[in-house]
Amino acid sequence: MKLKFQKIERQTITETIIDQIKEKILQGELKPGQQLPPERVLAETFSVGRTSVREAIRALQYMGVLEVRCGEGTFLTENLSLLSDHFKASYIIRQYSVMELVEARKIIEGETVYLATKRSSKEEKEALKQIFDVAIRVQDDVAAFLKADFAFHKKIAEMSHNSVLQEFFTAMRELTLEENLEVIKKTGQIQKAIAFHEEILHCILLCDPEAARRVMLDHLENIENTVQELTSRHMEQEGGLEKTI
Amino acid sequence: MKLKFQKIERQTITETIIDQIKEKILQGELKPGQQLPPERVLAETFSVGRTSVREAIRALQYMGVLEVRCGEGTFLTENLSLLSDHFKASYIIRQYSVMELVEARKIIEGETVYLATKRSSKEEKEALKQIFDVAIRVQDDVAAFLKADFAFHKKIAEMSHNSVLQEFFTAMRELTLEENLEVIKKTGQIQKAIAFHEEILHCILLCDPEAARRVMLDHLENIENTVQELTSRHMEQEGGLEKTI
DNA sequence: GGTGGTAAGAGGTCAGACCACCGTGAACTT
DNA sequence: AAGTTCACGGTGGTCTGACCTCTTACCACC
Repeated sequence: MKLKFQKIERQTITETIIDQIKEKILQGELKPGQQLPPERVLAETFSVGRTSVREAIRALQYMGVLEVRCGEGTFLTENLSLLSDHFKASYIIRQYSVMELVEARKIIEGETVYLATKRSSKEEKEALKQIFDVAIRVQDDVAAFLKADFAFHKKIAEMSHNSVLQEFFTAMRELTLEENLEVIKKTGQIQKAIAFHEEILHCILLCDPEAARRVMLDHLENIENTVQELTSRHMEQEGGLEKTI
Repeated sequence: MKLKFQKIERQTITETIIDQIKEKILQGELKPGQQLPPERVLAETFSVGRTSVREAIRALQYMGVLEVRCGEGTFLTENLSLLSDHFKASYIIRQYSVMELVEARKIIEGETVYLATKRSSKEEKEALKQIFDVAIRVQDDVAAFLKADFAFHKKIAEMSHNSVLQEFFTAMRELTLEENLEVIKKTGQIQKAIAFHEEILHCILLCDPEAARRVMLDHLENIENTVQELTSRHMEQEGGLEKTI
């Protein structure tokens, strides 16, 4: 007879604490933005050393759940964009190429704009227009425009009313920020971007999801091409090194 | 005149260490699976306390970069699926609904199968067929079939030759595992899944990307509908609680 | 009503100690 | 000679208590 035993799983104190804090959050006892008890108090509450508490906090911090402000205290993160941070971390080893990212963006954003057109409320559409107007106003300031550009795309992602897609969008966009800066610096790109945005906005306001998607794809293909140009130029300069983020 | 000073940003020792380890990994000095020096040695190397090193390691551990084995040592993670782990973590607070996830899967997988059909090599297609055959062989074992099902979709994601989409796929799929189990348990669902898979495989082998996408969407819509059925049934049972993962 | 100092309380860091766990190899048994 | 046992050294896990820096709030001062 073969005895089957379950593998004993040791749980470190740190893990236990992490789980307990997670639990508290899940049960709604801790709300976003709320302050946690100080480390020393927590340590005493759990009857463990401060080290263990600190390591648990550190883990949750880098998971994006907690926010630690030196001298002030530890807080539950206000607006969580957990995925994106760790997507950024993941590129440490698996270096996504720019082209892969742009391709993924086409797929995600083509769909978010489609859904956004179909699902968003009048108020949301109005808010999107506001963001577009801001972008126009700051078009001479590259940094400010980039920010407004980001806000525009992000708003569309929100308007899709699908938080999974939102997370994916944020994750990708943060990784392509540098590239975007380069792209946008190219002469005429800001004007082109504005034109595309205007058309996208137009399609959304007219409730034409298909057209919105088409224009968004054009927009991103334009970016794709520019990235490709820049990349090949870099490769010439740098002797054929593959360009990754 | 308005004096403009730059904001001084402090970096904690822990952060510095994290950056240094990241750097080492990026530069290829540390390879996946490789063992790091013991904590005490690292502490001495950096001329810092062991606490700081430990917190850095803990952070990297929960980011999925390092693997810590008690009594053995610290290692660079072998096969990294960083994104997915933290996507899972993210649901702690932002509880994605099942429907959102399925919708996102439709978008991602519709595209991966399209790209896979266009880009994959003969060998990859052959490998996919192997996986399909395995699934048929184990169709009476729910757990085994679920695994094979997962492998099938995962292989397709790989065949898209876009690692960003792969990460997204893995992240979502792991979150929907439970649901998938429920879906697959429903009578006839395994047969349906096999039929869909067969058709998808057929389209891929025939190099018809459009058809492949269409069938994949059908497949996922079938899942979507089943989930919806199960959900509404749950809601009746549980008194109208919203069903989230 | 500002200004600047100060004290309390938070997180950040350190050193040293001890415990739990794992792999190894020496010593032992067969 | 081959297999078994077990003590040891190295590794991570934890605790303590001390000291540092940072932030805030309060208060005396001008």
